[in-house]
Amino acid sequence: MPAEQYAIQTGTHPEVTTAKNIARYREQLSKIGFCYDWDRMVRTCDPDFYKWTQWAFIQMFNSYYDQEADKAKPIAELVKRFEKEDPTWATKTEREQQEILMNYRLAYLADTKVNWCPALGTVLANDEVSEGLSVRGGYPVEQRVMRQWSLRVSAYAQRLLEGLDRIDWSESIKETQRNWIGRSEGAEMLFQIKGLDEAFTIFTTRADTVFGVTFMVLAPESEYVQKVVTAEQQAEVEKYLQWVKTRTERERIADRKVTGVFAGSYAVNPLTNKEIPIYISDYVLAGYGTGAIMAVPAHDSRDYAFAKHFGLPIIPLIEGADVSNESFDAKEGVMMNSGFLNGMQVKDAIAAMKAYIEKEGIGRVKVNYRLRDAIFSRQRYWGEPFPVYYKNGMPYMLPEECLPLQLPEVDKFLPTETGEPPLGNARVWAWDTEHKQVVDKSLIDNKSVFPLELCTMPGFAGSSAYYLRYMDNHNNEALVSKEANNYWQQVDLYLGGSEHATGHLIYSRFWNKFLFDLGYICQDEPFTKLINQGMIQGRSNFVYRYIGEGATGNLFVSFNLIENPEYKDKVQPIHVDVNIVHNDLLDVQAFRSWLPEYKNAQFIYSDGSTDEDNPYIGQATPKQYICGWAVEKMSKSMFNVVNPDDIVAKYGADTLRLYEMFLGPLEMSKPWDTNGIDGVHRFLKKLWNQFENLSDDEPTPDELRSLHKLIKKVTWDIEHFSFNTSIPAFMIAQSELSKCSKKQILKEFAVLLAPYAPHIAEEMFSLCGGVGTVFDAKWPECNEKYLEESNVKYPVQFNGKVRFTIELPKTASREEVEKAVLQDEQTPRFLNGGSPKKIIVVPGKIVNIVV
RNA sequence: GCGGCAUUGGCGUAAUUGGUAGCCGCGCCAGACUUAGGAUCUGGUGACGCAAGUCGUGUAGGUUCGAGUCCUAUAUGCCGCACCA
Repeated sequence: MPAEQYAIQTGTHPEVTTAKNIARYREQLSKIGFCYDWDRMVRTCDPDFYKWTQWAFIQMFNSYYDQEADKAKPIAELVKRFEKEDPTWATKTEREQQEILMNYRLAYLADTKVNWCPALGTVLANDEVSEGLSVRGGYPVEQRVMRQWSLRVSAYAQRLLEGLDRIDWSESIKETQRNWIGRSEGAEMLFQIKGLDEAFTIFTTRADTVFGVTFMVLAPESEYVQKVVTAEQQAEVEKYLQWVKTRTERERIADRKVTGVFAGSYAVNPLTNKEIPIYISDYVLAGYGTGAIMAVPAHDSRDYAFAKHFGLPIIPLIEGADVSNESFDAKEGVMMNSGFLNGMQVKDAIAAMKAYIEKEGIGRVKVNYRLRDAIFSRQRYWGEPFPVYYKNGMPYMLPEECLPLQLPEVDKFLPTETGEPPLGNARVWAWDTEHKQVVDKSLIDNKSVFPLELCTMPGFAGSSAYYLRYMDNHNNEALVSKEANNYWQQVDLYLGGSEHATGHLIYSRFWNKFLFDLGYICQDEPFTKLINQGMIQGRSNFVYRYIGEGATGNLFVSFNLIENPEYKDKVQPIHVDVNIVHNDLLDVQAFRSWLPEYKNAQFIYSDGSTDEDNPYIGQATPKQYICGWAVEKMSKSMFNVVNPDDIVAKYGADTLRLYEMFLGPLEMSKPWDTNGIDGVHRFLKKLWNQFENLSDDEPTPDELRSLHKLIKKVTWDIEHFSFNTSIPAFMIAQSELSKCSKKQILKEFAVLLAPYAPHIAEEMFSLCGGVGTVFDAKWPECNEKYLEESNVKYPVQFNGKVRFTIELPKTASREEVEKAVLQDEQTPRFLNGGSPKKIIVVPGKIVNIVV
């Protein structure tokens, strides 16, 4: 998208921009010393790669979800079934047959209400829209109906949900996906419309509350709206519907005021046979359930607010529930006012009512999912073309052997003047079915040459299965060979941001399960283990501009003084470039030359003095201006951006790597504060100095102990992704071994350090006589023999408080330890005249005496 | 509103199975070397207290010989979802 935006602005082909960005990223990754097997590189915009994206799309088009088998199957099997079971099938025209099949295909065309963004000339997915504005660009988005490709992700809802229990992902991201899938068990019920031979279906999770239904509500977009509007109400309803249309998504969400309108008609409560009014309100969403609800104001807070506003009756259904001021939403208590449900617990009442509904044929038990199908068309240029041509308005797939269908050249990357997507600008963009090739559009005759699809695929098309391609990226015969797939199986560890929770990580799982169903791959989940790395946040600094009486806009107050009465509420915090602040002290000269507006900046320093008090600022005893700080997103506008390239240039990649790990646990977000970096840099320098005069002497037991302690720690840390705790271990070992220059020790040290600080470790390894690269060296093994201590230092507690420690042989038995502690000269002091009530000895750990 | 995660010195953090809270680093303080220091080295640094000692892991309870760790409630912050029936 940025590449396409750039193309629109400058005419530079997105391919050029993308190639440049890839090169830049690769350079940066290399600079930091990341190891990748570049032979396995894939690029989703490369025709050799997107051939398989198109191939997968064709498979989805040619598949349906078999509910009984609970998996995807070839659509040919469904056709066979229709031929066998439906006598009218053969009498239908091809077009009719195709239209029916479209309701089953996993990739299908449908009229969808979409988020249309006029400024971008494109449709956005739900997760690409935020508060009525496009996530990228921030343009207004409106609702519009459009015929688009969709992927039937919803068919996999239950399996996507169940699969979560079998994968080792963070609880937070699994929970996010569970919520996104949104399974709810409930019932669908029919409500007759009075005076019409029509009924509409509602979905409810609270079947037990039917006796308390006092009105119905339809979503403004519901197809039933026109049917239930009476002549008298027509004008008012129209007015309301028009008003709803003008509301942006943002307003609909943010505004919690009750709005709605009476439709004029009544429905009949199937249990009480009472007539209840039908309303239209935008608090009911068209996209969820059936777009219609039965309102139970006593036990649903939104229904309650609506009933209060329109003066509708509220019937409490649970004994003891006070609904005079708010609804009682909890699913607990004993039923009342509910006919045959009276006296039952809510849970039992729900079950009883569901059974009743099915028995009486007024509805059915239903599981509802919030998860919606993914819209798969984009009105953009820079994406994978669909391998699709249109015959009589019906889509047909290109033969698989003709893939990839390459993206055509266009003059401009904008939508056409007639509102077609950018591919409408391509001249050579028609499919010749006889010669099986792309030909000039002027040749379209709708007999053997047909128009090609003008939309392209979205970003997640290429990113959904790329990991499978890593397994076998040079294979021209298959996405991945059986052999390669059986060898690699699935991704062992996926390290990624949590922002992908409801997008990429759902689509990938869907895509993978689909390929699994068709037998192309051997695992139904793509990513065994997933870790969300924390975000590196920015640490901003502030100066405080005086805005009180007599302010010139040029005076800045030190942070430590801003709470003083003369400055309190009279200063305005202003972001200042973190690069001219050191340990929260402002470089005032640099500040004055930073931006022209600060050229004549004056300061009230930390001791309350001003520039005039000391004309020799910056010389003998510099006064200090203290800055405030805050943790915020790293962003240019907050002047807290730190470029890794600059850090590498100044300290080297190894220091950058060590410091980044040192900041804290992998999964945790943390602020980047360059000020602490000297610590790890010093460590590397000190360690490096030990390699000056290397010796071949035999190591002492102490040296071996330090080394093997380190081996044990670092090995454990790596296996547990606890890289931050390794750095202190290295520092401690370095400090213990600071006098050691023995190759035997330092060589192993270098091997341990290699994953953390690869460049310097490689040098160190070589200096110690290591052969080849350190990365091929055998990982050191911890020998417990060197760690054994003959004595244990027991902390001795009295009533849980540590009073002293006592050193005893490791072999001492429980009784011996107890005896030794009681005989210790310090013990009587803490017994305080009393006698030990109980003595707990944990061998090798601790002693606790209860007095 | 629902769900997840977090809360430990001035700061980033550590404490791996319920067993000496604060490792390591930054910052700060003192000293050494130095013409000088945003260099290097050494020592100190949770709070209160002269000390013995007392207190101390957001808050309030609980379990336990013993709780940063387990349980209950609660506050605050961050993230995700949301007029979701």
